[in-house]
Amino acid sequence: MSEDKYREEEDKTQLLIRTAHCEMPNLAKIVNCLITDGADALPEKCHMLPGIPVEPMLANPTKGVSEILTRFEDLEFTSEYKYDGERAQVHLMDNGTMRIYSRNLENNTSKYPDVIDKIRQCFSPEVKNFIIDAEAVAYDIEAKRILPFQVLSTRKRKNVENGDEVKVQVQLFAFDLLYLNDKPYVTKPFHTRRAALHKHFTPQEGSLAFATSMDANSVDEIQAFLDKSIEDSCEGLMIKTLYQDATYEIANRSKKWLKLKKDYIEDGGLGDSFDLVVIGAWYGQGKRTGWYAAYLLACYNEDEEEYQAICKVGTGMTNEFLKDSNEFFAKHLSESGKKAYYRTTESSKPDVWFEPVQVWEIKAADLSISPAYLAGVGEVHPTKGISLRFPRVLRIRDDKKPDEATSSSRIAEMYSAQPLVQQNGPPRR
DNA sequence: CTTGACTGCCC
DNA sequence: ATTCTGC
DNA sequence: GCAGAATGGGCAGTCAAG
Repeated sequence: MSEDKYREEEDKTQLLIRTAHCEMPNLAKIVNCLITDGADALPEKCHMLPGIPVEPMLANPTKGVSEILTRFEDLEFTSEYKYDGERAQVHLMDNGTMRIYSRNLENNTSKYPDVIDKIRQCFSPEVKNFIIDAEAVAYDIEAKRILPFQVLSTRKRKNVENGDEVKVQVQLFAFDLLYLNDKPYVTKPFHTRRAALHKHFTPQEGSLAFATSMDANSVDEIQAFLDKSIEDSCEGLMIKTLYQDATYEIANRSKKWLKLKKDYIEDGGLGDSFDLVVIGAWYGQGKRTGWYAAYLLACYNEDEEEYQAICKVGTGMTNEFLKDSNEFFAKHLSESGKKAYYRTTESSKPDVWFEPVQVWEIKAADLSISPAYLAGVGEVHPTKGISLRFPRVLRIRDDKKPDEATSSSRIAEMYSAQPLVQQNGPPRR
């Protein structure tokens, strides 16, 4: 066999195995098939089947609408709302059993008996089996409004009884169809899968909706749709090719979709950014062993003249930044440990405390009510403070003194300005 | 029985 | 989740 | 461009201590 021919065969075998593993993530079965029947038998013996979870398609972040146009060039694509919930892969098996799997292929069926009951009303009897891809989102049925991720996460996770009163209602936002009536759809282009999804399923208020989408491809239209998605309490957009390079074949490329969130956009400083004081650090793991690897950050409360911890940060730093910061803060250790004017809880106590000497600009996706941090305590909640979701370092702000850091009142204001807080009010209790 | 630390899984 | 880095 | 390895907040669930 020639060198080229050998490589080709090797690539083919690898793709067969990868595909089988995505569609039937069961190594024992795959190895067994390889031993007894060979790789060529994999498509027949280890293929997608309702009841068995499938590796979900993921998305790459993009920094703006222009990057989307560059990446997809002349391909036609669609934009969809990116809902802030939990990935839900919904299966119907031949025997009528339904299952729901998470993004990491965990069986979440016992978490969602109510959702499964409701979804049964959303397809007709000629639908014998399927796998659909959806986002499970906390939902206020009376107000017909999406609720925050933080609400969804308070749902019970195990042994939710069907008769139980479920405190957090969930609506599914379906966006893809991977299998229907004994036929895999993953090799079909997205426009076909989406059309079949819309044809065979019927949305019902409070149970099932289709992800809001828009097919136009101009910069202005996408930008407007992104703005609208934020107003409508979503995280941003998912961008997906419709015709070419539009299959759901994870083995080829697991991140074929793009995602666009407001906080990714560098240009113009869109998205929330904060100027925060570094007041402590933790030692790291693995390649960061022996280094200050995560830093405790605080905002400034002007009334109390104190620094209130708001979050940790350990990403967004280059190796050079990490090294420089280690050298710098080693010179600014607090001899007395925690300062009297540092407001923190026991649960967010760093390995070392620093003097308040440097301000970092931090980017985040959202602000949340926190059990662990005390930023703005008393301003939106009597005993809890505010923290940041997905914090990362942007840069050092040497032009700002520590007491010029973002104020706690500004933090509280930004918390309250979030669309979901505006619509639903501050959390109770 | 209650509390708090820890784990595993969501993002 | 986000980000950086080595391949 | 991708995979791997660092790192984030926060929840229910678990289990041992009090």
